Amino acid sequence: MAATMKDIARQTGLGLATISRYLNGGKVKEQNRAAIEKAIFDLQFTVNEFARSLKTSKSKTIGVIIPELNNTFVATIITLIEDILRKNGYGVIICDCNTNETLEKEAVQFLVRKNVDGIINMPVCKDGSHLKPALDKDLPVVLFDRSIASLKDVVDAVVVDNVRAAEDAARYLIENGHRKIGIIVGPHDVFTSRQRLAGYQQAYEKSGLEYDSSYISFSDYSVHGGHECMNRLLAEHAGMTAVFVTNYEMTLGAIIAINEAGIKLPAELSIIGFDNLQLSQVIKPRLTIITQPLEEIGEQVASRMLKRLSGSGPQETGIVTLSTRLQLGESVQKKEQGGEKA
Amino acid sequence: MAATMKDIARQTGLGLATISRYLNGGKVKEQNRAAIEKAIFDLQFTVNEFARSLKTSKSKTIGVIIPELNNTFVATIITLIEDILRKNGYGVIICDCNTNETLEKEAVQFLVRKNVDGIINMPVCKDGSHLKPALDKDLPVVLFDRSIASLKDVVDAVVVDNVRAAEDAARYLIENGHRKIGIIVGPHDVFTSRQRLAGYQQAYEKSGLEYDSSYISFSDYSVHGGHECMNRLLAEHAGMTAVFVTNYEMTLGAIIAINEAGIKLPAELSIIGFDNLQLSQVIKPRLTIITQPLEEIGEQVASRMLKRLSGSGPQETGIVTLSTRLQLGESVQKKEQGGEKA
DNA sequence: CTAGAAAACGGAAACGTTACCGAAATTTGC
DNA sequence: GCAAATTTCGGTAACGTTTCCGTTTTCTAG
Repeated sequence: MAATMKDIARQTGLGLATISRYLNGGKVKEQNRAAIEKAIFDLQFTVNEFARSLKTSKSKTIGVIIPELNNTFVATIITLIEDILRKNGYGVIICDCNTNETLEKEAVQFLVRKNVDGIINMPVCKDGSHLKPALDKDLPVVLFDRSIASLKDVVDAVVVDNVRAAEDAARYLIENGHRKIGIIVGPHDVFTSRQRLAGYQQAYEKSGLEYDSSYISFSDYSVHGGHECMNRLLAEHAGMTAVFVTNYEMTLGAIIAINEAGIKLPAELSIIGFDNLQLSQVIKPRLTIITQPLEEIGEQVASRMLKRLSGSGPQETGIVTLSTRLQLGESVQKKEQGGEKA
Repeated sequence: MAATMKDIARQTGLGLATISRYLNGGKVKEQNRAAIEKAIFDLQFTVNEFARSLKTSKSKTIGVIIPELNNTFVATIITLIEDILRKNGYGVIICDCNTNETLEKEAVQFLVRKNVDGIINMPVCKDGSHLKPALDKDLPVVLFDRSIASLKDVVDAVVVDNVRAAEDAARYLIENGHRKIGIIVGPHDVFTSRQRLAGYQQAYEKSGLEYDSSYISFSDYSVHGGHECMNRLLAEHAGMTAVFVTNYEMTLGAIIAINEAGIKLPAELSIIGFDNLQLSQVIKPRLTIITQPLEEIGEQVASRMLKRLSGSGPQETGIVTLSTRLQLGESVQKKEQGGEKA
C-alpha cells in the first residue's frame, strides 16, 4: 500500500542504509539527496513510525498525569507544555486522575505500557510510590506544582515559592493595617495548601502578631468550595477586614459570595485572590492577586523534559522554584488602626 | 533485556503462535494456559506494543483536536472522553489549536503522522478541509459541538440543538413579560453562535414580536468578552430588562459586570446563563441556565468512536443531536407588561 | 598522478510481534 | 474402538525500520 524505504531504494538505486541515513539527518551526496527527495515526493513516502519505534524503542510520546483537567491553572499549563512538546515532535497523552490516588497509579501503569518516553505529573500521591513503574524503566519524570521530598534525587520538579507567595499577600494586608485576615486554603493534605497556609502564618509571626486559627478555612480548590468558605467566614467573623483566597476557582466563588452579600469591595472588605491576571482586571475593583508565572512553569517543565529526553548520560535532577508576584489592584484598602500600633 | 514471546515459548515449550493466540484471547488448552501464565509472571513479560503496532498497524491511540483547552465545556468533555477511551485501552493525544485554523490543520497532520487510530475534533475550520489527511487514510473522525455540512456522510458528529436551546431561553423570557432582551453570543462565524442567535430570533418571531438588533452583542466566548459586552449593553440600553448569555465563560463575565454596576438580580435585570449547573447553584440568586448534557456528549463521542474503531465494514455516519435543558433558578423575574399586549 | 585519508555507501541482521496454513492432537459419533 | 470431524498447535514469513561494519567512492596533498 504505502511506500516504504525499499521503494525509495528501488527507485533511486541506492541502498536502504543510505535512505535511512538521509531520513535521520546524515550526510548524503548532493545528487543522491535530490534523487531521494524526488522519490519521496513521487511515492508519497512517509516514515512508518511503528517500525522506527520498534527499532529505537522510542515512542516520541509523553504522558501527562494531572488531578483535574477542568481547572484554569492546570489547563493553562498543559496547553503550554503540549505546545512546546508538539513542536519538538512529541505527542502528549493526557490522563486525568480525578484527584484519586488509585487512578493516578493506574495512569502511570497505563502510560508505561503505552511506552511513553517520559512522564509529567502534578502528583496526588504524596510519597511518589505511584511512579515506581516509570522509574523502574528509567523514564524521565518531571513533577510540577507539587514536589515529593523522597524523590528529589530521581525526578525534576517545577514549583513556585508558595510560602513566600502567601507571606507576601498576608504581609501586604498587614502592612495596610489589616489584622483580622481570613484565609481560604485548599485541602489539608495538599502540598500547595500547606505551604500557602504556612506563608500566611509566617507573615503574622514576622510582624509580631498573632493569628486566629478560626480565620483559617479549608476548602477544595473549587468555585463551590470558595463560595461556601467565604459565606462561612462572613457569618462567623463580622470583624474580618480582609481575606486571602489561595487559588483561582475559590477566588471566583468568594467574590460571588461577597457580591451576593452586598458587601462592598474594598471599602467593607479587602481581598487578595490568586492566579488569572486576566480575570483580575475584568473585575471591579481590579483585583489584587498573587500570580504564578504560568508560562514559565510550562516552559520549565517542557524544557526539563526535553533535556532529559535528549539526555546523554545521567543528569542531575532538581527542584526549580519560581517566584510569584503580588499584582496590585484596587481590592485592598488601607485601614487605619486605632493607634493600636505606633 | 525485557522478556519476549520467544522467552515464554522457550520456558513453556510451546510455539510462538500459541503464545500469541493466548495473548489475543484465543483458545488454548487449560494446562498450556497455566504454563503460559506462570511464564509470563516469572519473566515479567509484557507485550511489546511497538512490535504489535508494526504488525497490526494500530496504535491504540486517538487524537483529539480542540480550539482551546482552558474552557470548562471543553475540559469537561475531554475528561469524560479520555476516561472512557482509556478504559478501552486507548490513549488520547490532545492538541490544542488555539482557535487557529492553521494550527488545526497542522494538528491533523501531526496526528496522522503519529498513526492515531481515529480523530475527535471540535472543529474550527468550517469546511472540514483540514481533515483531509485523516479521511484519505480512512481514519474514523467524530466531531462534536459543531458539525460540518459537507462532511455529514463521512464523519460522525455529536451536537446539541442550539437553536432550540436559545429559543427556549428567549421564549421563557418573553413569556415572563420581557421584551427588551439582550443577548451575548460568541463569534459571528462560529456554528454554535449562529445557531444560538437564530434561536433567539426565532423566539421573537414565533411570538409575533420584533427584536432590536442592537441588543445583539457579539463576543468571543471568554470571561473578559462577556464582561465587556455586558457593560456595553448596560450602557447603551437602559431599557433592557433581561439578558441571555450563551456560554459559561461569558456568563461569568456578565455577572461580574452586573455586580460591579450594582444592579440587582433579578429585580432590575433578569438573566439566563449557559452551562455549568454547579456554578449556577452557587450564585445568588440561583441562576436560570441552559444546560448542555455534557456527560451524554462525552459518552456519545467516545462510544461512536469506539464503534467505528471496532467497525466491521462501512458503517453509516450521522449527526447525533442532543437536547439541552432550561434549568430554572431565580434569576428571571416576571415582568408585568403595561398592557402592551392583550 | 597517485597513495592515503576521509566520506559515502550497502548488505544483512535484528527488533518482537501476528497470521497463514499444514500438521498434530483431541473429541465425537456410532 | 475407530474413522471422521473438530480443536489446538507450531514453523515461518512478513511488518519497515535502524545499525553494524566492511567496501567503494571521493577528496586531499605532495
